[in-house]
Amino acid sequence: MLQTTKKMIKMSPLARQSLGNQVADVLRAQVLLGELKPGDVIPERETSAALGVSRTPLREALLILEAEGLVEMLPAKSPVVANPSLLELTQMLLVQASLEALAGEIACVEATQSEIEAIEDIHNKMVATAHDADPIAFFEIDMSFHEAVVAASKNDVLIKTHNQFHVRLWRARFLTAGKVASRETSVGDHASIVEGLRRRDKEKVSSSMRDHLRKVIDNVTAMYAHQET
Amino acid sequence: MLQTTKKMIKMSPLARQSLGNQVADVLRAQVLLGELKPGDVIPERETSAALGVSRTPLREALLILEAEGLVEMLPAKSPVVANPSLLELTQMLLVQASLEALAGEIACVEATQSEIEAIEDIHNKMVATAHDADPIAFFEIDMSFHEAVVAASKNDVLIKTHNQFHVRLWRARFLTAGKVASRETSVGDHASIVEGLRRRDKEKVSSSMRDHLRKVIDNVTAMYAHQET
DNA sequence: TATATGTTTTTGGTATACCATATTTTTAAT
DNA sequence: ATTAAAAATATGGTATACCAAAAACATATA
Repeated sequence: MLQTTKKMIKMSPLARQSLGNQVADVLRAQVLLGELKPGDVIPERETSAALGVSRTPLREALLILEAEGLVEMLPAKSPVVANPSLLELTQMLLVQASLEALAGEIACVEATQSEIEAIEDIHNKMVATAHDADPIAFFEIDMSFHEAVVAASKNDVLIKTHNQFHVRLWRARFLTAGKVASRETSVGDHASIVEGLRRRDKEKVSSSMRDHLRKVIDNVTAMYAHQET
Repeated sequence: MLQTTKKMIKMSPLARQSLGNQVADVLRAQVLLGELKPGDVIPERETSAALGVSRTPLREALLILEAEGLVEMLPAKSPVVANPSLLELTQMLLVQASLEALAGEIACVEATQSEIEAIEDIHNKMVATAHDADPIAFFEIDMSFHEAVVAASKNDVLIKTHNQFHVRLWRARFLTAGKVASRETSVGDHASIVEGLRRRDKEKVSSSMRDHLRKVIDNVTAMYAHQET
């Protein structure tokens, strides 16, 4: 339940956000956590009842998630959690690679020294976790590394655009990152990105980023070929 | 009025789309045509009444346009047509430059010969129109050139993402493209892009694209500095 | 006259009732 | 028993009624 009482909790004016946005946050989290899997349907009445809201804000949330590419709404069909094809995943990763390469280049100019150090810290944490068992922890550190680099560009438009693909790619990347074998390669790739940032070498960072994402594409492709969906 | 009669016109199942989407199309067109200018408010009741629909589909349209970045919705405020700052425009153009550079690179590999010829045709039409009076016609040809290059990449994700920035940047680019002086430079830039595509030279196309967009950024910056908003 | 306060109005946010259509189930006929 | 038609049902799409909060306005007071 999001709101069982009529009276809302007193919030500061800036923090106030519509129920629709709150519902969107809940559903988005469920998709990322795998509680809602690709292909799952989201019937309006049932879902809104389960969340304790009416259909109106639920529909608002669905529209938001549709715009983000996480949900597909077809006429006269229940909304469905997006289930991107390998082709679509590849296309997204190509775009994402360009965005991260751009972010890396800008970061070489715009990032403060402490921001670069923070990125190094994340990288070091990732190195330390590389031989641990927990795949989720490793994956989240991996993702936060990419987020940190993009954030260092300080380009809000770029950050937001990147984040949208980030979310849409989350599940596929999580599934492929599970392969322990790929951890070593990822760590190596990140190391060269970090080195490029430290030297503020735009070309190195840019190409390292692209190379890294190219490997991710290969991993995703391999997984799809293997499970033959 | 979108729908004055209860009964809808019989449509093929695939063509059917919700009223909300139709309204979004109408409002989007109004923004592009300048009938709705940045900063204009879009009160829900008034606007829905004017369009002959209820508030529900109008809100749906507003949510779509908000996701596209064309409209801003703040709590307890009437929705407002987005009025991007110079900083935001610059950030968008930087991202757009990367997207178009990527599209150009892919197009060098993926575009058919006839697609490249079609791009050449657009370019030739632009050359022919360069000394005409009508700024709108020239601008639309200019934009269709960029669209054609991106379309030639055949990467749907890229095409869609590019299109969103395309729409958000439309007005600013239109205003700056008005300067007749910049036509010559634009035509020259396009010429080198076309040449790169013909030779299927990824590096040339990519760098030409970036250079071209960099000039656009300069033009936009100059205009903002001039009118001192 | 200026300011503070209380009231009215306007606005977006939410819930709900209704509608049209697509789907499923039932029933009847061959 | 199979199939076709018809009725029932479930689903998303739309309109509307209602609510709370914010803004605008008016009024009274210093």
